[in-house]
Amino acid sequence: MITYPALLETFKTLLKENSLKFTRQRELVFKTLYENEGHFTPEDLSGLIKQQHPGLKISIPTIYRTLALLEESGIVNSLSFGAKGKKYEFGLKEHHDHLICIECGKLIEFHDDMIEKRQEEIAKKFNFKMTDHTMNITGICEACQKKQKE
Amino acid sequence: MITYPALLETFKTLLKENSLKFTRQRELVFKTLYENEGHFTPEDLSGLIKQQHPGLKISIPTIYRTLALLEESGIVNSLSFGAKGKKYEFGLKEHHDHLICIECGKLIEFHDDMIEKRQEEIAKKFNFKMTDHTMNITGICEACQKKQKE
DNA sequence: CTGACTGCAAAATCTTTGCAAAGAC
DNA sequence: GTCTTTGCAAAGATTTTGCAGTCAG
Repeated sequence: MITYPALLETFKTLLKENSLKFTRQRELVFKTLYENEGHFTPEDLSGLIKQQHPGLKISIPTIYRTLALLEESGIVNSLSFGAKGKKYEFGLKEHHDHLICIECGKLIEFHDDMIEKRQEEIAKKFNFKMTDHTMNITGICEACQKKQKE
Repeated sequence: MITYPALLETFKTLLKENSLKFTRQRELVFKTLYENEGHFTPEDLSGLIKQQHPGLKISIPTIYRTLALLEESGIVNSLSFGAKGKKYEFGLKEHHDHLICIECGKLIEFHDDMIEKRQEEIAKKFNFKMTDHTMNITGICEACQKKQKE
């Protein structure tokens, strides 16, 4: 995994290239997504930031705006399924797909080279310039299956 | 493909099993999804129904309620991506995945047996009871790539 | 300095709910 | 008849926007 300072430089460069400014708020969102493993709604992120950086504050609109920016730049991925709203995760790590439990909302990540390859082939077949791909398997996780039996 | 009357019976049986009633509105949503190839938001469906059945009417809340019911029963699938809201499609046909153009929103369906099989293996590996799986490849379609070059 | 960014409050969406009237069985 | 469903309007929830003040470069 790339180090945080290196990633931050990437982010700064990206901003500079687009005449955008590197602000405390943008760094906060970036950093929080980097430091916290998982998938978060804008609301979640707001809570996390308040909790982990009690001194600093950041408004909900700014979180939305920053996430949109980060998503466009390919730094974060968004994921939407049954539940309301979208969830975001830090995206500059190895590509992976998701198993989503429809009972408890748990997300499990996995990676499968065969599927990755096949996706590329399919995009090529349709003359599609692939920018991203997501595979979500929804179902009931082991824990929730046990609960149902009780 | 199964005939419409047969599918309708399936739907009626499902309703009966849950002490739910077969209403004109429920049939309208069901029929409209069956007859129209594609992916629709609740709003889209409302428009389609108005257009294709000018005499009958159905309110937006009822469409939402019916879609939730149909989705739970596995009769329709929902799909959410970048754009706002969810889109629904008739689900009782061969499983397929999607290529989604992020420029124009076009959806292309495809089916790939190798990927299907692999998904089952992965679910099994994680002791996941799979209820559904979706694969979305996002990117830029052939037409939009040409537009960009102009 | 200058132009971009933020926070606030307000608006725009999208989705759900309460309830009286209508409809299915 | 009884119990569910519908439509309406209203409430909720989520996301976006306008704008004045603030901040980065």
